[in-house]
Amino acid sequence: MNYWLMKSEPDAFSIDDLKQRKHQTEHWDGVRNYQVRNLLRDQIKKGDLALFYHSSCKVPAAVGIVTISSDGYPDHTALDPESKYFDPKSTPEQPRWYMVDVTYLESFANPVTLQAMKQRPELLNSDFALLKRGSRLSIMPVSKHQWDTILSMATAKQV
DNA sequence: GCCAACGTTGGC
DNA sequence: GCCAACGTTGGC
Repeated sequence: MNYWLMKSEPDAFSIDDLKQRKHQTEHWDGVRNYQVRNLLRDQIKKGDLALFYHSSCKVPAAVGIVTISSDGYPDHTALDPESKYFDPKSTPEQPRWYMVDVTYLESFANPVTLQAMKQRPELLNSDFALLKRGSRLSIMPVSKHQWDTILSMATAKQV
């Protein structure tokens, strides 16, 4: 079982949007980056957990947890000419893009801001992809230790 | 809105 | 296969 971090722009899809669809699976589709595609296809598995992270917003932060509720499977939006994610180079026989399903698990009482993470040496010095310069992947791995650290920050009393 | 750090595209 | 031009991401 592995841990991940998934970015979403809250203006487009926030943790509250997800929360309202509690117990329903959401398709995490539209990924059009090969590195992330490989994660979706090969490494992210049903039962894994992921931090839900708000990016491109006023206070970038990990705001909750989602459960990965399916293994990776072909992203059908790539085959749909009506979709904004349509990719003519993807075919049913040779799907180019993959997706997973996620379900809402919880929202953090105290969102863990990017700024707060940067102040934690055990995150800063642990090869955490989110804190690496120029890291723009929309999904990235989180180690068990990084995961535990972030969760402890999410539940700790704010100072 | 700016801009650094990428990834992608396409001419050669 | 190289690389310049262009597009995108995302923090600030």
